[in-house]
Amino acid sequence: MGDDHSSARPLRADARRSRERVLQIAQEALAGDGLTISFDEIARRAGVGVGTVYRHFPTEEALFEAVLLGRIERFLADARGLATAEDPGRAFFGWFAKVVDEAAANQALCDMLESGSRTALRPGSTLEDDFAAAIDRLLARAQRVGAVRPGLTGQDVADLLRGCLVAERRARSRRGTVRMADVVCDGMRPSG
Amino acid sequence: MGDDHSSARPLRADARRSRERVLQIAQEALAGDGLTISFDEIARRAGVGVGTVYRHFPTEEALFEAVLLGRIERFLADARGLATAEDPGRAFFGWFAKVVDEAAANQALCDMLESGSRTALRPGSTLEDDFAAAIDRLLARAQRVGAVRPGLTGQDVADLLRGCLVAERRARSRRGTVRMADVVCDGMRPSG
DNA sequence: TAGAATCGCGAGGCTCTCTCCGCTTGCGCC
DNA sequence: GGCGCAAGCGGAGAGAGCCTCGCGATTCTA
Repeated sequence: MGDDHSSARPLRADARRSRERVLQIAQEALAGDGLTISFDEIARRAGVGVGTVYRHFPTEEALFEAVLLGRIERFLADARGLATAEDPGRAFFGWFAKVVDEAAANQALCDMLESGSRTALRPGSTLEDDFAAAIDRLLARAQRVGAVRPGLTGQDVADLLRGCLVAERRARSRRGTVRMADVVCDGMRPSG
Repeated sequence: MGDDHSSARPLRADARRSRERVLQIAQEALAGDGLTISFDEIARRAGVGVGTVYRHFPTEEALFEAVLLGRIERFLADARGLATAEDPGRAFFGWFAKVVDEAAANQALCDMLESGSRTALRPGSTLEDDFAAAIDRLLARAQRVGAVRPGLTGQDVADLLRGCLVAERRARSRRGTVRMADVVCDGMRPSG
């Protein structure tokens, strides 16, 4: 949704330069300040006009999604790497906890993963679907060996992950000691 | 935090009227539209000037907290009512699930309970402390009979509740069938 | 190198938050 | 009842943010 570098002709040289510059500034800014940065400010820091930012990223959401993509993709790659792991249960729960852990440390990533009107990861978005699909593979294997309760879908896990992140973030901000991922992971195990 | 009806002299009659009118409008508006309503719009609907709204509720947060208070208090009352229930484990988990369930059905309540910069329920706020304290009693009894894993605090549970709500809301928006509260509640049980 | 397509830019419209201060209203006292 | 004043009201307007529009500049293509 963000833009159209796929099938259309490649961007003109100056356009590519602008786009990358904006994206880099946005990444830095978002990692530091979370989702509070304004388009005007991004444009100013990137040394371009606001119009240029909007040309490449028509909405806040498009920009945030573009920034988010890079980070999420690492999580997806991890998931793919674990698709043939020896212990499917361990792989699944380890991945879940690791994602929560890394995401909780990144302000912008949290803001974006958490629900709310500003997030790019709405239910139904492509990114969201990819995310759920990546989870599905890990999940299916873990369920097959009885490590995860049946009935849970990739979407369910994605939602739980997000919820867990919210909890984890709050816990950290008050220096809580319980790892929320441990609690939620236990909840995903077969009951009894 | 919201205002000062406690120790100072009572509000003048017209001020009290204005305050209540604004609060009522805000309640209605928030329940319908979530947190998107503007102060200008609230003022217009309430038939007062924007200045008046700001006089009573200096910030968005103060207004939202005032609205939230009423809803939260019912949850707290429920918790108090269950403080002497026969089965502490059942009381604790039942309360948790019920709160998630009711909150998930109320747009504004969700918006406010979920994390994010606009929420009144920041860690450290009075409301947040009351909430955690109410949970503490239910929790302690449930832990004493071994229904809930030790080590978990009221704050932890409050955070988990919020996370669970995020997950539940997303699950509902895509018509998921798993009750997130069930998963999270299982996670709070003693492991093994 | 010239024409066409694309891009850059920032003024400005719109909305939203919040402030400021002159005007109005209710309250207590004579 | 009438008076004085503290308390409250209101809305213009500052400031910030989001986004659009269209002309001039730049790059690509032939």
